[in-house]
Amino acid sequence: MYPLLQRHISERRTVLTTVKDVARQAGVSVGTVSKVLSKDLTVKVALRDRVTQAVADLGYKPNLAARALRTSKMDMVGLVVPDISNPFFAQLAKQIEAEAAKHGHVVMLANSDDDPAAEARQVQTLLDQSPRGLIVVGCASEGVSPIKTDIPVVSVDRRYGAHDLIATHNRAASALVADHLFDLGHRRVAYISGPQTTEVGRLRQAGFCDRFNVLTAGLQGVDLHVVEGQFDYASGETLARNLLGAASAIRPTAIAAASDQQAIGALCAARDLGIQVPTMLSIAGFDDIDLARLVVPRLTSVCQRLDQIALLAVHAVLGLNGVPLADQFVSADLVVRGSTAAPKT
Amino acid sequence: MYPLLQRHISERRTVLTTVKDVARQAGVSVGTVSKVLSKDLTVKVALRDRVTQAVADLGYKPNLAARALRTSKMDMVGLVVPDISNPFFAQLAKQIEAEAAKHGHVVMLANSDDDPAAEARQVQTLLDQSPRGLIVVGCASEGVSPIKTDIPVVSVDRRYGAHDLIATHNRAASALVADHLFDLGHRRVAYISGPQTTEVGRLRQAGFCDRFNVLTAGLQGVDLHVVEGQFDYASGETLARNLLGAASAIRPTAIAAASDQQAIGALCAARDLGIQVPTMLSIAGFDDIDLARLVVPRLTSVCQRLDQIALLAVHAVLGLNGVPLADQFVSADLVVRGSTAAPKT
DNA sequence: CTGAAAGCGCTTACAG
DNA sequence: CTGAAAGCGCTTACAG
Repeated sequence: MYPLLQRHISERRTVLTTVKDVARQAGVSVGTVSKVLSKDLTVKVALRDRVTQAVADLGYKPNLAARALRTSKMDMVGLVVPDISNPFFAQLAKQIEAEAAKHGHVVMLANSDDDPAAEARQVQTLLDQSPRGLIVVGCASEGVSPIKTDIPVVSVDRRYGAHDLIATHNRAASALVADHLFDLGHRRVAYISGPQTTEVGRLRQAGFCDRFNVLTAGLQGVDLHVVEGQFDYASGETLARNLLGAASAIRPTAIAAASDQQAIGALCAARDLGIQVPTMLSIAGFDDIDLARLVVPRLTSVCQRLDQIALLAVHAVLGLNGVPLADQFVSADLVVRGSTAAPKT
Repeated sequence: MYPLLQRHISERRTVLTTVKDVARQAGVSVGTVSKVLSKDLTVKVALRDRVTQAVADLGYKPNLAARALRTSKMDMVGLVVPDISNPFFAQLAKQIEAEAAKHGHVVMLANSDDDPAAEARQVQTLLDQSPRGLIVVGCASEGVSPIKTDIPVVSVDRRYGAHDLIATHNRAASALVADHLFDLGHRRVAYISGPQTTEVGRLRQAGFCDRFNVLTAGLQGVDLHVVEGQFDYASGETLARNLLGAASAIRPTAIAAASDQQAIGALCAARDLGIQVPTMLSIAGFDDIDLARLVVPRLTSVCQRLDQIALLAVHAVLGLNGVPLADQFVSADLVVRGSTAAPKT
């Protein structure tokens, strides 16, 4: 009666195997096939085997869209980052993809370009696909965009809206640097901070300064000088140049920076000024980017456990292993390399 | 009769607006709503407006899974790369995501870890989601895995299986470097190649050498020395160290490398050996990675048009603007910076 | 333990 | 130009 429609269907048939085909082949009902596929143990072994066999014989692949239509969920996780070409976010994305894959989930990726409006758009676009969960690294400019959805949303590294955050324990991690420099004997120290408009910037500075102040309380000849910058290379270079311009009697014996980019900028400034690192000046960064291992001398830095963060984020949104949807902070490791040493007395 | 089912449905209703709701609100049939949504112009303006209004009033969002079930296609593009944490692939991914978004498509990302088996798995996983198209950057180890599907597949940068390739015209791009060094006056030149097991490695080497040979045909005092390496930093440093060990009378006045990593390795080797760049030695790289702008002196390199490549790849798989599913090669730009200069006579 | 059947929300060829 | 209805492939509560 509908010749065209018929033809249309039979064409698709040649390429698509459905649960109906499997049912016929196995001599059972489609419901049973579906149950076997969803590992329902009420199906008797004999039938289960026949179905499994039929699935293998026909090379059956479930139609994920149909399944999603019924369950209103796709086996996908959305990820929005400010900029995937930032190596840090790329590393994170890689770990998240790997972790999601372990649980049979695909990841959809979107960039917000650090623009709250674009971020809101991207979040919505990914939500529209009915993913199982959404992971977002918030914009630097903290645009409050209260997303309402029943899909679990978690932020990573930088908080997104009012959602729970999984990130490195920046305070504690930054304190490790203070410990290290203090232990080496540094007392005249400068800290190049990140923008105080960002949570990360504030936490890293507080972590370093609070610890340094505690350690040096009551000691002589102590100086902690803080200068605020951006997280980038240029900022580090400029600020370090200022810090190091002074006579060597007053200038710091060590510089801690809130990012590796800044630290590398400082490294270049020091070299330009003829100040040997680490003999005359120690420099420490934060993030342990690839470049940290390539510069000369290699940079002492703080290495975040991105695998841990990715694992927690994926588990949290998928509701796995009882990982709760809540703020969680992961400790980081100090990696000591050639750019820090005891000050020359 | 099915109280539980009823309740289930009404619960979902509160959160989900369907085309039925829109139809009721607008006083039309669901078919009409669907037609308006798909911009079918046969619907009269009056009705169309009513529907549009209802959609806005109700904040209606189509259920993408249902749509996909009917059309057997999701508005998604799959992307598999060897390693998203490689900045080059990250840049590419970013451009692809941006281009796909322009056409209302979301991108699913997967890593193959440069492992053909994992690659095959990831490709299959993404294909299972019924994307509109699939873009893959092949593994270095060229595993032949003939994927059969009616979903358009294209490879980018590195060929995947027998699929069409969209990439930089590596031969021509590499020839630009030969032109540049020749024009500066270099005649004793070394080329650090990439692995000759890779297509990219072969093409870049051929592009450079063929052009250099043509330019210097019949000239005196010409020497082109080729050494094969990996694309990485360590390889560049080691090979350059060998090349530069010779007395200055015989050693090359310029080194061209198949990658920026190699070139930067060479830069470090030269510095260690006390050979000034560019005064005593010119060095050129390939890829124009971020780092190329940060090293001292800044690196002359070849900048690929990733935006162009991304555009062609997305258009090709989506069948847009008549961009064909076929091999396509994009030209690149030479970026001259401080690491190259005329040789000291 | 298994099957029959309803229904997820949408699109589309057809009748009017 | 518009509506009624079939059907996409799957899951699931219920009957047997």
